[in-house]
Parts: sequence; C-alpha cells; structure tokens
Amino acid sequence: MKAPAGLASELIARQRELAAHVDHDDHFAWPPARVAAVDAAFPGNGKITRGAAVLFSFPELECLDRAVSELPTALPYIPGLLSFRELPAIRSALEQLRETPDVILCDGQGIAHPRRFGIACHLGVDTGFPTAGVGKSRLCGQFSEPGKEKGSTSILLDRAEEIGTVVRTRTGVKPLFVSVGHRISLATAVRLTLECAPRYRLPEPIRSADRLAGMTGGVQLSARCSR
DNA sequence: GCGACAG
DNA sequence: ATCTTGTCGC
Repeated sequence: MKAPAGLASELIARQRELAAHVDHDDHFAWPPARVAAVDAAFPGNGKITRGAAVLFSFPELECLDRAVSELPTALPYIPGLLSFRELPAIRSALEQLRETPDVILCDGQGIAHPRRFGIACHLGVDTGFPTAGVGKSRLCGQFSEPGKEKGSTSILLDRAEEIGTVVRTRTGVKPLFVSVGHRISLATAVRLTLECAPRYRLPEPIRSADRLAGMTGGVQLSARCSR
C-alpha cells in the first residue's frame, strides 16, 4: 500500500493547523464515570482497518459496551501520520457505543509528537471528547529511565518542552508514554492511566480494545459485556 | 547524507 | 501493526 505523491505534505500542513486547537486543561469532573479506549488492527494482510472502541465504568473498570467497525485501509503506516490511517475506523466504532464516555484513552501519542498532534489530539479535536495518549513506545523526545517501582515517572522532553510523562505502571516492566490528547491536563492523564492499570502494564480499557480489534469475526466467549 | 521512526 | 515457537522467569 502506497501513499499518493504529495499527500504527506498536505497531511502535515493539516496537523499544524489543527494542533492550534488542542486544549491542555481538564474539561471533565474527577472521577470520570465512564472511560473509553480505542485501538485498531489490520486484518486481511493489512487491506482492512478494524477500529475498536470499548466503554468501561470507573473506578470499577467493568466493561459496559464495545463496538468494532471495518473499512478498507486507505493509507500505509507513516511515522507521524498514524492518525490519518487509523481514525476513520476508530471514529466509526466509537459512534456505535450506546453511551458517551467522559474521557477516551488512545493507543498512541497525544502531543508527544513532532508537530504536537498525535492520534489522541486528532481524535479529541475531531470529536470534542477529552482524550489522553498512551503509547507503548516513544515517537520523539528525550527522557531518563524512571525508577523501577510501579508509579515511578520521568519527564519526556522535546526541544526544551515538556511533552509527556514516562510512566512505570508495573514494577520492572517497560514504561508507558503518556501525553495530553485534548481537554485534559498531563497530571490528570497520568493519574487516569495509573488508576486504569491496577494489574497489567496497559490500562484495562486499552487492553480490552486491543483484544477486540485483534480478534477475527468468530464468536468470543468469556465475560461478555452488556449487549 | 545519516539516523530515528506511535501503530 | 503483522508474521511466528519455543523458552526464560516468577
């Protein structure tokens, strides 16, 4: 899968414009009652983009609803332009949830991005929902390794700017890269991430969205959600 | 030109 | 992301 000539520069220009709309302040009451998470998978040799969205109660972290949506893949993976590839299917899945979330966790970066407009920012600015970016690895920025203990953090810096927090959600495991998506502060994004991850490295909602996106159309057993 | 590079 | 088996560690 290839990207049309010249498209990349257009998308980069669009990111620069939209980045001006990102809001770094909290716009929802703590604690949130419902937390959603989204993710995408690429079955069929990458020909299909499957977006997944899950809705969890907070702080109980019980699954309330989930939805998936498939669309033909339109773009290849290009570092820095991930949101244009995954968001169409993700937004579609999100619209199928029967209740709206107070905040959404995204698998990927928020402002911890070259142009400060990662997928979490893009989804937030597009929908108006508060969003937080939770990446499993670094896209840009420098950081020192946080302490080995669960809850340890360090600052993610880029061009002398604090763009995120490196968070150890489990003792001894690789840390997560948390950043502001939209309508949320970095401190709240970090707190939400840690409180959603009482047992595993990844926050429960994201683990759930990951599994949902990764499974084929077959029937799924185990703990069903309400539907 | 060289190195880096979310998912 | 996706392709893939066994294997190390608690």
